[in-house]
Amino acid sequence: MSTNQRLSELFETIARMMDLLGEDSFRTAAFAKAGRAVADQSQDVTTLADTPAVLKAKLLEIPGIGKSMADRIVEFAGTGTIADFAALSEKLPPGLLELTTIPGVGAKSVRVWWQEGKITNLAQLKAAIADGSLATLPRMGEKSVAKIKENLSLMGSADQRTSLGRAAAVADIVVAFLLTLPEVERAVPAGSLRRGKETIGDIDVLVALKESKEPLAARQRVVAEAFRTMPGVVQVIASGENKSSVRVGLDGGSGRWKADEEKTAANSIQVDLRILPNSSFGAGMMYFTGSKEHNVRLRERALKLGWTLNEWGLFPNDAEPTPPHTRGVVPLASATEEEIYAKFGLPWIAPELREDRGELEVTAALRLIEVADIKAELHAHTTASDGNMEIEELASRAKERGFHTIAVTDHSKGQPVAGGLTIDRLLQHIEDIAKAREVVTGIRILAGSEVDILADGTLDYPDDILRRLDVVVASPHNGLTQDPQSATRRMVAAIRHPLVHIIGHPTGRLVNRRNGISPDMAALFAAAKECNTALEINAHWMRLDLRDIHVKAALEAGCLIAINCDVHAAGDFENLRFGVKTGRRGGLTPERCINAWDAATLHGWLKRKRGG
DNA sequence: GCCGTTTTCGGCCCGACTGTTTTCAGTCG
Repeated sequence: MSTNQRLSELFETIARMMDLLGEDSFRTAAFAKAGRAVADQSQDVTTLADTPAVLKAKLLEIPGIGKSMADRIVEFAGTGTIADFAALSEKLPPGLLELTTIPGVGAKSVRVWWQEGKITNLAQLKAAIADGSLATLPRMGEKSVAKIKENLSLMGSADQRTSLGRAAAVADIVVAFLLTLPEVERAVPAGSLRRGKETIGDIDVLVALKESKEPLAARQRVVAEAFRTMPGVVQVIASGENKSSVRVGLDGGSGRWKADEEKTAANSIQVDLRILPNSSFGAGMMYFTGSKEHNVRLRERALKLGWTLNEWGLFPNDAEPTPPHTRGVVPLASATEEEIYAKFGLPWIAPELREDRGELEVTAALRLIEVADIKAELHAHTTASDGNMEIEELASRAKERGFHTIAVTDHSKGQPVAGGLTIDRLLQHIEDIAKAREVVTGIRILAGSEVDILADGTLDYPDDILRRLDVVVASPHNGLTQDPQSATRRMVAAIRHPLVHIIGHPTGRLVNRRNGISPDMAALFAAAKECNTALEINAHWMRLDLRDIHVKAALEAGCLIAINCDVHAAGDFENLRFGVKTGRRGGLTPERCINAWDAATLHGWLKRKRGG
């Protein structure tokens, strides 16, 4: 786990502990916010400067970090912990914190159990459920206890975030089901899925109803009922008129990493459905897309302008206590996201950017990369190593997608388990690729390799072999637990290698499973900029490596980005959407993505990169 | 505790749903 992740979790834990002690909620929120701010940084925040004073000054530049939080980070940099944590631990019985991880149970409930019921851990809670004493505590009753009992089994799985690809597969099924209902006009995924986050807490789906003479409430009920009883639902969490929540079962189905994935992932995921009239669709999409922080920022801005923003629309703020839409107030804007942002003087903001990372400060929208911009796949495997397509099929599939270029990049010899090619086999493979060019025309088939970057930064083939290839993708596969300093030296050496075009999955991390290496990313970006080496966003949803915050920092450093599907099977091309979303989250435009270049530009770059 | 296009003090988003209550608190997103 990276330093930033550890520090971020520490801040969030402190916030939860303060909540349990009933401390001021705004103060508590500041700790949680500091945790998110740290997690959003692409650089290790403890090593931004050599001296504490300079470090503190650098930290103060991060939004959400003030003097007090900066001091705590400096403390963490020196001692590896924050004194507040130990002090709070003294005040709280061990086991209490765990109780807040029960779904539907928050700090206030746990505090009451502790203060009024002397319940301080899971065993005592279970005993209090069994002997009926829990139901006698304030604001507890039969239904609450039954719900807690049911949700105890979800502990650990309910807060486990699901990878983007698995959640997207479920969302696709739910959306397809909803679209079969005659009442439904539109059904779209929102939430973190629409924003393209690498992991998804729950799936949010928004439905707009068709125009009809039937009463709105009646049609909402029909759709909600169908949703709550659709195939795959294992638990109904909430069932209101406007909003329903269920949990649906998750299948395995995660391709190359299936066996390992199933050990850790939740076996069900929450799906929230929000049903709205068409006239509120834009406001509903904004509310349900989030992020929460983006929404809060926008709602604060609305207040300053004399308005109030909710999921029904943007309204004049008349300071009445009841929501404006319930009183028939006419919204200033509500039907589309564009018109609501326009009221704020903002361009439409891409969902991927709505993370409160400064996106509301822009004046003109960037033209972000789109799936349709991608015209080349530069990282693909065949049956020669661990892919399942022959060269010809791979090339045909790429051509079908309208690509002008496909690079065949099988593994190098250091990956014997993945069928890595010995030098003799590689030379034969280059000839096979040449033959395939005569069979499949209308697309440029490049001979390449995904060559291992060895732990010391050297490559798995000698230069005279690499020179025979049209394209070289260099990737780390082994030694992924090495220390940051060694990892930095290793990756910078590969980036500086004159025959390397692209660095594949630069950290080797796997979402929810493996952290990979933690090199000094700024050093990598500086070297990549200097040497004109492209850095890959590996589009497989288990990788998404570079990750979003790295893409942003790489672009700021002036780097080129590649988005590759790392194709092993025909279906892997479909992962492109995840890689593109990750690029968009980092602010990637087509000009900076080598896969979006036309053929002449790309092939010219491949040659010039080597001084040819 | 953070922050400033009215503020260096005094704010800090908004609504749906549930369950325990008869008007609201807790949780969630």
